[in-house]
Amino acid sequence: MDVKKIEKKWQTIWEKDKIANFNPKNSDKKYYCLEMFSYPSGSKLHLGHWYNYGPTDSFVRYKKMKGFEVFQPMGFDAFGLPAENYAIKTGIHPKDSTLQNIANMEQTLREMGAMFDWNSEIITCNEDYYKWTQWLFLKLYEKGLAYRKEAPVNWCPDCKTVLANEQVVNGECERCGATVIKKDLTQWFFKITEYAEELLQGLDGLDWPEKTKLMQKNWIGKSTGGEITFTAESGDKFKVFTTRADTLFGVSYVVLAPEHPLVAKLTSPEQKKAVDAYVFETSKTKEIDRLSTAKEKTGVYIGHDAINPINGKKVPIFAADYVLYSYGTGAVMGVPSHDERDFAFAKKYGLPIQRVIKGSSPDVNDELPFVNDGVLVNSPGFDGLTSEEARKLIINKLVSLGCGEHKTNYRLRDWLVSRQRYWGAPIPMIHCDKCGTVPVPYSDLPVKLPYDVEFKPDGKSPLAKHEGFMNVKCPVCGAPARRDPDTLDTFVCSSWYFLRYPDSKNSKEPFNTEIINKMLPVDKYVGGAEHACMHLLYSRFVTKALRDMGYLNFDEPFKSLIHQGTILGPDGFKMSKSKGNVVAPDPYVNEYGSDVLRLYLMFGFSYVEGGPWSEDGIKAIVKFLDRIERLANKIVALDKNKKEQIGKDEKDLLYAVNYAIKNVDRDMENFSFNTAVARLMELLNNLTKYDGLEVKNTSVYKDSFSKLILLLAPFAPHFSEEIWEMLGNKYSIFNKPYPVCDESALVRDEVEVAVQINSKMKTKIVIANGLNEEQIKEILFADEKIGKELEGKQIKKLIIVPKRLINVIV
RNA sequence: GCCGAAGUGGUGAAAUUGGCAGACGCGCUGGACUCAAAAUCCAGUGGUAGCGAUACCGUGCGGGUUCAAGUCCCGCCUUCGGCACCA
Repeated sequence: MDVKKIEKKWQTIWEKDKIANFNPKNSDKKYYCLEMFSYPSGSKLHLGHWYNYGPTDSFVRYKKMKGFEVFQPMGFDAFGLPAENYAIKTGIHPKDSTLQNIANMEQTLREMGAMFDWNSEIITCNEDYYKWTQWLFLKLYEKGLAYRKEAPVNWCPDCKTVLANEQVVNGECERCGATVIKKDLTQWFFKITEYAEELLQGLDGLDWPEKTKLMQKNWIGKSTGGEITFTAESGDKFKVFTTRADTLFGVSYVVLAPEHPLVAKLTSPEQKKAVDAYVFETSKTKEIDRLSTAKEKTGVYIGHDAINPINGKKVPIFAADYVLYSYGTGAVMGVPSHDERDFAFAKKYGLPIQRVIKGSSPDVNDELPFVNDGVLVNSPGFDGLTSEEARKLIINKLVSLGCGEHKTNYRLRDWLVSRQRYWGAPIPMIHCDKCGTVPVPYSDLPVKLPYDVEFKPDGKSPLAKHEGFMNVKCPVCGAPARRDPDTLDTFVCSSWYFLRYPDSKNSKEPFNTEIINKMLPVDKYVGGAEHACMHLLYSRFVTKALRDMGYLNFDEPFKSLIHQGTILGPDGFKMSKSKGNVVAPDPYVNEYGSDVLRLYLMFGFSYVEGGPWSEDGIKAIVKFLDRIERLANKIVALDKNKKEQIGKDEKDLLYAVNYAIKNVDRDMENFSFNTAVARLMELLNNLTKYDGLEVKNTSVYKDSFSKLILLLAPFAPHFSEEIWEMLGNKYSIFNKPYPVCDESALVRDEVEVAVQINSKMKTKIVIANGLNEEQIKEILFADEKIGKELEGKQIKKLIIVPKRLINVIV
């Protein structure tokens, strides 16, 4: 078979026939299958794209044959840092390189032979898309879900530029090697925390991998406790969050994050030098390192004390980097007796350690630091209470004193969406001296990203230097004003793209509510596990926010989710240009065709695991398809029916056919493609066996073979379409219904079961279905081997697992 | 460090969720066809011992629960994903 020719042939026919296009008339049978769209980082598809899109397309074709009206769109997440870096290096404009890459990738995606509905294509860097990304920003702003506050960024003092975490290598700027520091900038945030509780609760109802739900749950990080107000000697008040209010009497110090404004305010003149130095050191430290429990905790006394509201005791205030200003209140209380970290800190700085909890029973080892719940001691008014009771009562007491409240805290932070970069959607806001921060009127959208900018980093972001872009009239008062020079995080673009696909040409609104309420949620979302916490959480947030504004009526964007694994380099490491272990799909496509590569990816790996690339076995796929083709040729040339009846051979064949149908069907639903292909190979083996018979029931044989081709069609679409035609059938195999399992063909009168004696495998016997215990016993004693073993022994227990195993305990 | 996974023959991987470990392939060995090779077909293939029936061992390591553990529990080791400005 001339693979190249038939691929071309069927791709042309499919395209002409618009087989991949969604027909809105059938939207009651819709199946929206979405693969995470790609970043156009290079001009060619890499194996990862193939692995994501190939098998999923097979799944989609399977769904189509199952009678669904399938919607499988494709697009490009086209804004982002790499294109801008590339521009700085080469001088090629991000727009030019990105659009070129997209054109090339579209071409190779088409050659893959997947059923993408190109009518609905989205490119996020095009005006007709980012106009609506900006619309989304304005809507969130209107709803009070977008706001500005100061936040630290990575700052290279030499390049005078903001760096992405990726651009900071070992605390140094990747370009010039200068030590990177943290610097505060006013930034835009989305208030995702307002939805923390719903984002947490909503996880329960989702058909997602458990591990992904767990990761999101931990990311949201709900903890219940209280906020307690401490008063500094100066009179300044600050709050600490704690889940262990029961240990409040054991506080021997409090800690403020070094960035906390009170640190600068309260530090005594004697301590100023030490504190300033500490704060500066902290600005160079990465957050991950600050939070590391292995790193020795450091801190510095600021020369000022605070009052514990429960007992009026004076405790020293420290600045320490293990407290993050962005989490909780940016301040914690230190209870060395009942927290490991505080214990180590107190030892180091010679702070008092007083027990306030003891083990609830004498046999509990409650050596300090004792971090479990217990019974209160040394806590006047609360002694003898359990930790659980005390947490409630102590906070109640503080509430009555006006210096505490019950509080639920989330680790989840608000989403920082502004970027000091060029290649992104401009933030549609205007800063006016008189009117303050003013949104761009909807009628003025899109705020167009200018083409003619200077990329070279020189202390100002490219848009801030572009006077034509920056200068604008205030929409409120008409006075000269300045545009916001920042662009949106590309995660904003990808947080709503699935809403645009079903109505991608709409020029009046981002999407039509009626349409997307019909088309969503996405029935199956397929993409990498690396998005577990961020992209998937942001999309859920945006969906819920738009729901609350009345733009849609569903709560969750992705009903069901699958993560494909990663194909690693042959050396077992992640493919990367620098490691030189990148495997390109093109040579395989050229040599064997796209069906073979797709089928190999589906057969050779466990879909959710992935693994190191190896081409051993790709020839096996070629062989598999060749065997089918040879058999097809034989079948086409078959004589008339020589045999009418259904004998044992036919029964066996029909069993094999229906066994395959049943299992392939189930495996497809579970994205268990490798086992599905294995079942197809088994069926082929059975057909080959039948083919070897002298006398064949031709109609049973032909029919069985047709079923194999129907089952194979989603896996090898071009090949199967061609064989289907060879067999004299009408185009297209994908408009044929998927084979249905005939359960009656699977009923067998006898089953083989394993026999164990005292849990040791002894033998296998074939017995009739549905025997009772006595009948089985009889058979066991009658069996030559087992009977001998059981002779003279007493059966204590007989364990029967139907159709599987018999275990005799003697 | 924290959060989340994974570890099974020479090799890619299966195992109906506690019930015959290794389905289906690759590779290898032997055979058929051939002057020969390729291709194709047939048979075998976890390890050790044995001519053999068979016996013992075997799912990263060490314990445990159970009639029964790759699967559940406890403790380790190794590798991978994420950690909020890569997407």
